[in-house]
Order: sequence, then structure tokens, then C-alpha cells
Amino acid sequence: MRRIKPAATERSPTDCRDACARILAAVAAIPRGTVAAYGEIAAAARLPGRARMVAWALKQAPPSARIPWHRVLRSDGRIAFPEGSDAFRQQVAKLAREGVTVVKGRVARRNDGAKSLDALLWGPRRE
DNA sequence: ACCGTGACGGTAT
DNA sequence: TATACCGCCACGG
Repeated sequence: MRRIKPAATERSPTDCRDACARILAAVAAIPRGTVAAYGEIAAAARLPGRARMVAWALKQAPPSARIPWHRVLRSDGRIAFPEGSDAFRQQVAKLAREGVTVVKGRVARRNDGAKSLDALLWGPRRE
């Protein structure tokens, strides 16, 4: 596991060392072609209520870690970046390459699939 | 130590 | 459905 941050922040039980590792692992576990919400990842990383920390972890993660960050969306299925921004377009492109389409900043419902966004988005997750 | 700022989320309006 | 608020937590000024 790579060093996430210099010693400065590694002092409290809530610091990055373990939490961050779990977060990145959770994101890496999202199946290709599916997506998950920041809050979902936080919960999976045993950090309920700390969705913002997921965003932070992804931001500071080096590209070399190859984390599938594009599979992480807001709980309402919308892209977290401002529409039109570089990151926004990049995420849409990456998702499209996995068969996930985005309309107006929000992940589109699968034509024949689930009736609700949740069923589509989180469907692959075990029940 | 205080405070504003987020790749957030849930509830109320 | 779309906003507005407020709770959340780590960072940086």
C-alpha cells in the first residue's frame, strides 16, 4: 500500500492510513459498468456518514493507483463535478466506455432494466 | 484556534 | 422535480 499522505495527518484514529485504504479498496471493487455513491463507498469502508472523505480520498489518490473514480457518483445519480468541467466530461466519457450513459449530468436509466435508479445503479451489489 | 471550502447526503419546503 | 438547509469531516488560509 502506498503512502497516502505525509506524517502530518497521520495522528488520529480517523486519519487516512486505514480509512483511506479501505475507501480506495471499496472503489476499486465497483464492478465495471456499474456505479456507486460516495456515501455507499463510505459505508462500505466502515465510515458511515463520511461521504466527503471519499471525495477527498479520491482527489488525493495518485493516478498511478488506477482507481476507477469515474464509477463514483452522488447519491442521486448525478456527476459530482460541475457540468461542463474537464473532469465532468472525462467522467462521462469513461462511463460511456463501460456502457453507462449520462444525460444532463445524471446517469441515465437503462432502457430495459430497473424501474428505479437505485436498482440500476446499485443492482450488482449483493442483497 | 477560527473559519471558509468542498468530487457529499438526507430532509424539509 | 428543484432548492434550501444543515450535518458531516479534513484541509488550508
